[in-house]
Amino acid sequence: MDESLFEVEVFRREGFVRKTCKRCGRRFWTLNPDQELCGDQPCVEYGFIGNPPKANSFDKRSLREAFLGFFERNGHGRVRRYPVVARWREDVYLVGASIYDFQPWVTSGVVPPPANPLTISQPSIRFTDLENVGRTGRHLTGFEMMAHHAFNIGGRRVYWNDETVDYCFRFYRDVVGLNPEELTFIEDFWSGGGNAGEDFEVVVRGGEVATLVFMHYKVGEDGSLRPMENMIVDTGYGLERNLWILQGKPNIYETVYGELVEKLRAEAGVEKVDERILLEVSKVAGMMDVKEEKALEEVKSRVASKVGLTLEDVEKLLRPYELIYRIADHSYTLAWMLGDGVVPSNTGAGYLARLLIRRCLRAMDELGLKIDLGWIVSYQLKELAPDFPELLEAEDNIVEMLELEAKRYRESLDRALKIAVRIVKSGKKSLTVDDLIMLYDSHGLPPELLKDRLSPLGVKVSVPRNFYELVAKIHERPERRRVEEEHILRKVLENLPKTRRIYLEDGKIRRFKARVLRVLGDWVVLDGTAFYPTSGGQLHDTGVLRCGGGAGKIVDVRDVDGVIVHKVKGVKPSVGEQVECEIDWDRRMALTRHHTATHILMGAARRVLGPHVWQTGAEKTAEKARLDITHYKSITREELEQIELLANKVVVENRPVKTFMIPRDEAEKRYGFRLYQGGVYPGRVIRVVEIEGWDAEACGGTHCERTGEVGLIKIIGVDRIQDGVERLEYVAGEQALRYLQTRLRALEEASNLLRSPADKLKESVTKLLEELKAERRRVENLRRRLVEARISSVVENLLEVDGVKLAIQRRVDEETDTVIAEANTLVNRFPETVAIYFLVRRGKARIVVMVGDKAKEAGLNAGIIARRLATICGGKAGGSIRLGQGGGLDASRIPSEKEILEEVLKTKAGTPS
RNA sequence: GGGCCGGUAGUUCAGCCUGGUAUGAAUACCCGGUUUGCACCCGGGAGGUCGCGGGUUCGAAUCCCGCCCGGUCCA
Repeated sequence: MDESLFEVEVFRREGFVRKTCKRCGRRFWTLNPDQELCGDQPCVEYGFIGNPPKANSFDKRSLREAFLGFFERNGHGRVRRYPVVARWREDVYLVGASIYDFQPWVTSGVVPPPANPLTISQPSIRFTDLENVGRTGRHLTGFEMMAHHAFNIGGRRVYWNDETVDYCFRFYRDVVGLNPEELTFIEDFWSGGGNAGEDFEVVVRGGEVATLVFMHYKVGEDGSLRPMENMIVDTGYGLERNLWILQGKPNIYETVYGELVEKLRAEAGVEKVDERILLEVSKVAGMMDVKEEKALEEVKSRVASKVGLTLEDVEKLLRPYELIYRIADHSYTLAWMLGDGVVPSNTGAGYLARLLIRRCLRAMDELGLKIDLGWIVSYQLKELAPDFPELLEAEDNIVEMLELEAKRYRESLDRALKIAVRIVKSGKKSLTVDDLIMLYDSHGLPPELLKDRLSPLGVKVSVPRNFYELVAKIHERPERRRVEEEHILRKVLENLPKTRRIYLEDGKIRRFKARVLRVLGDWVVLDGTAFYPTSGGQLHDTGVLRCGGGAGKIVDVRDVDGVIVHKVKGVKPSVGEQVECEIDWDRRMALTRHHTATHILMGAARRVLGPHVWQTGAEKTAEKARLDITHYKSITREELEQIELLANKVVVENRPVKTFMIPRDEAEKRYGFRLYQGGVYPGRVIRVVEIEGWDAEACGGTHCERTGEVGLIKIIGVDRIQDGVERLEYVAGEQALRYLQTRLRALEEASNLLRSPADKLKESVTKLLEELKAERRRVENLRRRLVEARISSVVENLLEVDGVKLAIQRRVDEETDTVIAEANTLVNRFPETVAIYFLVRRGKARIVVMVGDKAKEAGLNAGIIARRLATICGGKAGGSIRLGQGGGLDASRIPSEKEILEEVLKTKAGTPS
């Protein structure tokens, strides 16, 4: 740790003194020489509640504008907010802070920042404090993080610790209008996301208003710190929290969602709580986490006695408020997530949305709120609309999504409750912990809710305190790891320059010359290539490589950090050699058509289904292509046909497909974040593929020059691969034609077989199936009559011993089912009968033994008889007391009636088989 | 991406652990009886590729493996 970073110029200039907190021992800087404590939680109580510092007055909008404006005037470029869905990252789903916007491309130096230094107010989402929301008074899942960043990268120095703290100081003194004596700067160390650095926590009257981080270490796997060349200023000023502290309201929810809270309170018929209680609870509740359940209770009882109430009274008063605060917070976060294109799902970011939705619905149920969640989220969207109008685009879809989610939630609850009731009805007085875990983990029924629903039925449900820990324990498992070929390749290809991509310069080049830079096993690197490497969902080209030694086949092409490697089978070139390569053009054209078709379909899907549709994945092979899109319900036949029709219309219109390089920020300004459908696309200058008037995406793939070249687009399948994600499969061009040909041929063959024209096939098959059913019934009737006819002759030939009648039959080529039916009828009619049938077929035999009820009482067991008789004949059998059966008997070894009789009588005595 | 639960009659499910006829249950449906009529009630009837594909076995709804579909919890 570099302590000198804390001694900044502004402290010297303004006369700050450095002190040590008497409670936590941390160092801090202040203008007040008498200050003993650091001023942060938990060393002091909130001092601003009901007693805000003297300052200019702000609302959310004016404070945001004041912040951005101040830094803009001080040489910072103002950067538009990024989406809350981190589509450019693979390690996280959501943006949790402004710095997320610039990781990893900017912070690692690959891509220059959009401005440097810059200022931004980034909507952020964090799930880490989910349980605390509504209870502690200060935690939110969704908030705006205002920030100023400076990237000291690649030898360029923008600014560092002195300037950072100075800006912060001047912002609060000159813009916010605080007395500088209110400001305390606490020395701290911050670490996260593989980076670390010294930081200041800036505190005003016990509330944290800003964090100023000087990021300049890399954190090793063992936790060791290595200094980085890049030095990044990462700051965070929570907009809502600043507002709260400046206004001195009881808690952050009343500050930000005051109007909505009041609406919900009135709607739910919750009594207004004495503001004094809220104030008192908030002052101390901020000092702890909900995880310390007991501590929080203590706080509440202290407050209770202060205002002359019992702990139960206070709990009862505050509970509805907790729920209302939770709904206000979660609905705000949902507005951002859904507005930015998240569709609720059972996996991924969609699951996080569903989690919030269900927590809201549960809170609403407990409150007895009768309004729709859709209305609340819609309210939040409209509140945000003046500053972020784009969020309103998909409002109708969002409301519909939420309706569907609510329906789904109730359905799955009902399902789970039914299971719970069944368990109880099966004789249990109470549910075991295992039952509770099963009901929650497999059926989504939280135990608290179960308790509420079952207690009226007189069933007691005791939930262990560590319930969710128990659930978590079940999910524990060792991490699996995989070794990728690419990692090995990456090592081997170090220190090679990035490969020149000829296919980007001219998409029509099929043949080219190049120099060999490196050969490693099958892998060959050239100084430039027209071969397209697998990327952006488009498969690689194949082709031939000719060199002095002959010709090799290029079977795989990959992009490893900008170096393109070719896998060559057969003759390999030598390093330094000049080679000639040729691309398999049919394959390339098929890939190209499929790629352009994908962009056309993307545009069509969004127009037919709605603006909430985003691409979540795609794959283009030479044979077919597929596109995964977000959508909250199954795509109907009609919608599918409409998408197909619209896509083919665009093909026929023969629109130009323009491919060009453009600076990232300019592209974003022109097309918005819709650009990033295909996922990550690094670089300051990006390649945009625009189908005129239809679709524009950042894309590195190969494309047709006009839509007409795509030819026919035929959707061949649609799948719901997970909740909220639909997969379209389709073929284009020649592949589309081939697909239709094989399909039509199959149809033709079927229609030939049935001697029915193709358009009448459905009727023919329906008729055929009906006839088949009727035939089956007829056979069944015949069988029944056959049995009747047979039984009378069997009855005439019964052997009788000791009151037990024995029927022994030998049948050739008969079905087991028929014989069992016959035997069954026989013993039902004559319960003292034992029926033994041998079914002979091609020298082998099966045996069926059926014992009537009376014979059963006499001690006879069909299973045992069958087994013994089968064993004698070299077969195997078994069964129940009533029915025994088996097979594998040698037909020539079937014993005589007399011998069978003896065997049967042996079993009667209880002789072990 | 991983864990767990489920898929049997139109519907809700039992049967699966411990393999041996699905005489499956309830409900809805059809016919008849009862009734002025309806509901109830009584009698009868029809309704099943046991999700799909392999394997083990004399024999698989049942055991094993793979897949598909739905649900759910977690990253």
